[in-house]
Amino acid sequence: MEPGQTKERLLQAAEQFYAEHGFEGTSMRELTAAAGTNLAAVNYHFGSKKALLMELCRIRIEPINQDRMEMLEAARQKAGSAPILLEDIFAAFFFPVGRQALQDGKPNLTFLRMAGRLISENDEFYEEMVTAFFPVVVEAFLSELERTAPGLPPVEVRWRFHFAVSALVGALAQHHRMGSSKCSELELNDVEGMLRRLRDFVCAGFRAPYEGGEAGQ
Amino acid sequence: MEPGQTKERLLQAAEQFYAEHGFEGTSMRELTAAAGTNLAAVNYHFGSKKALLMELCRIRIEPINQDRMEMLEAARQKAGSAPILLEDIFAAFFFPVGRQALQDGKPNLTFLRMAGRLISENDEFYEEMVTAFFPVVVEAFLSELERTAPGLPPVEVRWRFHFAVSALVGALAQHHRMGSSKCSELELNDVEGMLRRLRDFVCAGFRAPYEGGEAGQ
DNA sequence: TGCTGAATCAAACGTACGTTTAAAAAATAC
DNA sequence: GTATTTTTTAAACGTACGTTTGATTCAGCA
Repeated sequence: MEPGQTKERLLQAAEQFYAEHGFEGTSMRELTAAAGTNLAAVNYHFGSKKALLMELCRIRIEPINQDRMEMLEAARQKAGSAPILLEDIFAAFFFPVGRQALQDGKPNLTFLRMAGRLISENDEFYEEMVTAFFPVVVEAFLSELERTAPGLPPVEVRWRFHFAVSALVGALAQHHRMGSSKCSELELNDVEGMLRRLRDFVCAGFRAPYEGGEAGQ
Repeated sequence: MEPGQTKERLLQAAEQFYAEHGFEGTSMRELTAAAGTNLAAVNYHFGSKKALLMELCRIRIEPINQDRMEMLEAARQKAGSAPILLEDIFAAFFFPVGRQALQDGKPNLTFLRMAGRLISENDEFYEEMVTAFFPVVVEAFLSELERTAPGLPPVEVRWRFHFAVSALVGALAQHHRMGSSKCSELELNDVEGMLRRLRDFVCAGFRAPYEGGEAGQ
């Protein structure tokens, strides 16, 4: 195989295995075999198993978050001094995921599944991941949601954003299985369509009437 | 230690380890040590590692699904010949999870996390789990949602139910981490409150206006 | 052509894995 | 109180793990 492509092939195989088996379930022996390289390649190029998966996440997540911030900024410009439209906020949060999943025009379902995995990873891995990549973006979206929200207390905004993120992550983790029976098989590759539906769902959920927190039943 | 309690202690330890490390990441050596029994106990009482985790899921999920079906039936009775109120459908789907998590009056957050893990487990495990425990319940709720839905095409109903389930599973997987910064620490143990908020969120999302599927932007 | 640094390789490091075995111990039945 | 079954135990089964090592290969350049 051509030299210089080893790192890329390792990252590609890592995405596959990580999506299917998670961090602890991924074997470096299987991974390097699938990548067509030697077992020692991972430690040579990345330092360790954990560093490889971390680098994979960095490469994937950072462009998404950059894209998110740009879309949010564009929506801010569009809105002027008024609050941003809720639809634009969640479009800025969801759609970059679909854009990142695109590879040669076709969606990379493995990447979606990997993204959905992060949430249930063991605490050590998760904590490092989240503090490394997400604090700035999350705070930016939360403060914009608070400006947009129709009189919701901040803690309620956080709850609803939490549900929105949960729905996204759950949908990503599940998407690769949607073809089997649940929905039309044709739509499996229409990640954009899924994310648009999800945005509409989440926006409506976010606008749910607020009962003041002490409602019964 | 008292005899006869070994199985129970194994199941309890299994829940802990499975929630934290997943199926492939759980070590039978650590698990049996935590349960205060011998390494061979798992294979003696359950047959294999996989069978132990399967049995754990069965014990936890079956009562939830029974509870779900009973609540759905009660809502059906209440509604008479009219469609069931959307809030009652999702209450029947969400609340039994919180009830199952209750142990001696306090919520068992580990169980929630375990439940949230199932969705991103490897395909072999997931497939077996889902086909074993969920087909009947899912179809029952879907058909009831179709009766209740305001003119939504069935495929759209499935999409929105999928998002609702995703939000639930994501929220369960994340809940144990909510105390740190995102929301009020006091609410961490208020699983019921979380599920009620989630139900309201999901019901509103389910009622999102339907654009006919071909809408732009 | 010979040198240099990066990249790859097979092999071995020590450790941990899930499972099996056969003997010891405890509980139950007669 | 002995016989029988159920449960627990320590030890070993073979396999796989992530990482390290030192030799080998290969490109680029003098």
